[in-house]
Amino acid sequence: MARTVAQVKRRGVGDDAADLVREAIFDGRFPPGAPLREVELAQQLGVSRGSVREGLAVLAREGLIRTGWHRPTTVIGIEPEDVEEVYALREALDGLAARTAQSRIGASDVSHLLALVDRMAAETAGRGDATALVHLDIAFHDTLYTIAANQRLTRAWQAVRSQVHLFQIRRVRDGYLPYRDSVVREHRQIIRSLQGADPQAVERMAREHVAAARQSLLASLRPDTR
Amino acid sequence: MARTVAQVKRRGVGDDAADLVREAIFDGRFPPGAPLREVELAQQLGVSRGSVREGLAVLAREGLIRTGWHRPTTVIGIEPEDVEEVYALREALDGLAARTAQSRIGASDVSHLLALVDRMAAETAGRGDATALVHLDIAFHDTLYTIAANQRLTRAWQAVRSQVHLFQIRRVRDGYLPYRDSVVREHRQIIRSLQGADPQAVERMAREHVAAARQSLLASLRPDTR
DNA sequence: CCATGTCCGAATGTTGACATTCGGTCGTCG
DNA sequence: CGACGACCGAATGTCAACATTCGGACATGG
Repeated sequence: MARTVAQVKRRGVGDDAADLVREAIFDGRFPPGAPLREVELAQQLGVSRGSVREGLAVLAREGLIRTGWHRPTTVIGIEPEDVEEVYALREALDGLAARTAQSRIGASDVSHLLALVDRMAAETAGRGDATALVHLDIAFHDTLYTIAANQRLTRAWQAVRSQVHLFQIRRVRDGYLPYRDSVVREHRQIIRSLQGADPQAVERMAREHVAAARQSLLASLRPDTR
Repeated sequence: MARTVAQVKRRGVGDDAADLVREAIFDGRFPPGAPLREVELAQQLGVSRGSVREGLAVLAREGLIRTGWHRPTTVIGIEPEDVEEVYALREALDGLAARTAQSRIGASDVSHLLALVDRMAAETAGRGDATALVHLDIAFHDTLYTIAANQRLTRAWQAVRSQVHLFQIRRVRDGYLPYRDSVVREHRQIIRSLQGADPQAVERMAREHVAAARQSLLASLRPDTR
């Protein structure tokens, strides 16, 4: 399972712009529904409108923004239906990823996953930054998809990944205590199933993990009747 | 289940370019691995390079072409691993779509699906154009996703839809007799399950349909050792 | 007072020119 | 003779200007 040394990935200016805008959306500087005007972003980021367009196309692929014909692109909202859609799809995706990963997983992969969970445990114990915990959570599932090694599946995951990230941040913002307690335990269970030989067991475990996250997120969204 | 009257969809020049190039790929005018040069396409289609870029971005989203940094975009190939990847993902996607559609399906939806299958039967009986049969097959599954009404799920399907289309055309080209026999029967079975009330049954039926297609496609690809 | 039609500002869609990078070829040196 | 390195053509990445379209404000007529 030898990997290439470093493999610097050559990127365009558009990708940099996408990273900056994505970060701004996660930070709440572009709240849901906010318009992302091309000329405005172009002069703020110091690049041309063409590159901004390219970057917005990336974010559109990730489902973070919505765009239309001669209409300003806007940040997506977080309605209960959106959560239902994303997590229903994620359940199917994560289930397949876990099942596929089980048949390809190696010892180094296991230690990598365990290291991530250990860092999660450290974060929850030390009352560290909540967003760090979310990053680790996402990184765990990224690794799962990498192990599964299905390019199409990985792309499908990337198409909802940023939305999941956004949802989790929102969930963490207003009361994330239950998340904190269960996240380490559930991920450890997934690793254990991954090391077993029962495909149905891993898939069920992965799906239940997603289902639990959905439930928790919907619950934290419900009292929000402002 | 009232729909809007017509809803003309405003599109850009880039989308038109994407349609033209996609058609050309399906027709075999751009064989697997062929380079799609932007300047060349631009003057052939009579539009600017920017619009061609936009169109190629659409096809890249559909997974029909591969692109890289300062590297010509090329048509994807049809290797056995590609088939495995696409159909493994499609199994998960179609399973979810069928299960979701079951809980939302209406009488008009059923008649629409039945009409499509009837047209399939007419094509198979009359020894009509094989590509027409593929179009109907794709249209059937499009309808399923429309009924499921999960936008994220639909987008995930669209990300593999064109690849499935390409595979099916290839399969149809070199001997498609088994496909012809089973396609009508399997789709009718799916409709019947859709009208039932057992979610696991529909999902299993949809998954088996995809698995059968994968098997058949791989078989028709194997003797191809040229 | 409400409905309708027209006009206008602002944003996106489109275009062609310029800058950057890639792959290969040619030449040179060990 | 083989390997290394610089050059060069061609293709993509980036940019700023022009054309088109949208939504609303305003005026007008019923």
